[in-house]
Amino acid sequence: MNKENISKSVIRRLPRYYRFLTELEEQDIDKISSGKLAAIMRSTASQVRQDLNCFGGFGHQGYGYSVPALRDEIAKILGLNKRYKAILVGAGHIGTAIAAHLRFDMMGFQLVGIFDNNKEILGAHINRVEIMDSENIGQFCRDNGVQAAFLCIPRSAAKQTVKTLYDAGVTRFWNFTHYYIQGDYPEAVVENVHLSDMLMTLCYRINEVENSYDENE
Amino acid sequence: MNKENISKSVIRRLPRYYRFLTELEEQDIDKISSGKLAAIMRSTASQVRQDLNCFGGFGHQGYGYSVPALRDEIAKILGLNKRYKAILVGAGHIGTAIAAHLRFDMMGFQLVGIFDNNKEILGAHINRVEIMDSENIGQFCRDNGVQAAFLCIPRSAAKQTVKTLYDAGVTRFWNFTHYYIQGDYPEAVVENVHLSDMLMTLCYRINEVENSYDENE
DNA sequence: TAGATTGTTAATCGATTAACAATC
DNA sequence: TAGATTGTTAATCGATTAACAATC
Repeated sequence: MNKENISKSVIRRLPRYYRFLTELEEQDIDKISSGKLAAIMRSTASQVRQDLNCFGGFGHQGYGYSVPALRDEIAKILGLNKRYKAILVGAGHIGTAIAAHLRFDMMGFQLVGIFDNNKEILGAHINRVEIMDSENIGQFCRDNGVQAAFLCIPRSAAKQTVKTLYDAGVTRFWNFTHYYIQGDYPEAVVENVHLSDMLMTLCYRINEVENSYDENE
Repeated sequence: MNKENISKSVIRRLPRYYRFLTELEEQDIDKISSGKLAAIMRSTASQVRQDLNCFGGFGHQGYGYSVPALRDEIAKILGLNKRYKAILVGAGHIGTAIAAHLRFDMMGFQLVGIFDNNKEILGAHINRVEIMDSENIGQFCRDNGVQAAFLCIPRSAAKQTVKTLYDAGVTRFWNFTHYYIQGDYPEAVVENVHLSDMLMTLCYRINEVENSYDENE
């Protein structure tokens, strides 16, 4: 179904399409033109049509796109109908936040376990998912066919944890640490989230506008 | 100091340069060539030189770049030496995680307050910063000259909160909600973090490799 | 049918990579 | 000095935008 060589830029826009199409559907809007969708996406009609045509001709000439049909198509393209088994490692603040807030089942995953090495919280649950002892993480992943891990641990623990997981067949990672997984495991599928990088980018942009005020005065 | 028209791509790489240069400095490495830095950055020597030359000639021909000097320059370019006054709104899981983990003072910010409307946690502290009543948020920002806000609240509360903040002079946002701030405030400086979009992107990529296995079998 | 809007090709724009003279 | 490596210009590559024939 998915064509090859879809550019990274297109892929990064897909969740946004999905998000806005979901909102449109909730508003009972059942058709939309590339132009109107572009306005919502803060994009251009051309780009919308180019993006969607990477995956197939979902539109109807002279009419536009069916909102529910297009939303379904994008869900399929993203793989949101899948249930990849995932665990979350590290039930600190970030891990707890992630486990508590995200609707994994709406995003292609099933969270089957949470792991931490703080004995005091073992056995507790977050959204019905049990917090288990990190000691048993490899065995658990093998026994349950876990495919993905969300890493919410300190960087210092990352290398060893990923080794254990990779050996147990877990090869897809959502990585909140600064450990460079692909360096050691080129075959791994990794999505990095570097919050501190993003905050520094904000700082740059604030700085930039502050400086431009100075220049104009 | 900062030149104009630096591309978004370059800016997004700056925190990475800063991060790796910090590590190099910790290892007491005091000079590096564009080629070696590129290897660490998983980039190319050309790109490293192009990127750095957006801001000035920091290198020495025949020698390379001084690690501490370059790190300092990038810190200045990013504005990490600034102390923009910021508040965090929403002391739920994500807000608490952000407040507890990030070294704001290393990233150009000073966290001067945390706000929540859960009366039970008012007066508590996270990293010495007090949790205060959201009721008083506008007054606090005006009194303290707050410039930036980190929004860790539900989307439903975002529009009203941003209005209150903007009226109180807070115009820079780190936005964890899906509320589109720039739609209502085009002048605002906004850095969005859409965790669910990132997770969907991971799902797409997992899907992609799974499908490619199928094709090859 | 006429108007609207797609799918798709061509043109433009921007970012990355390559090349090389300048110079430490 | 010779070797190394930058700064910078030119070439390539990829992504976005524009244009328009196809068609509902």
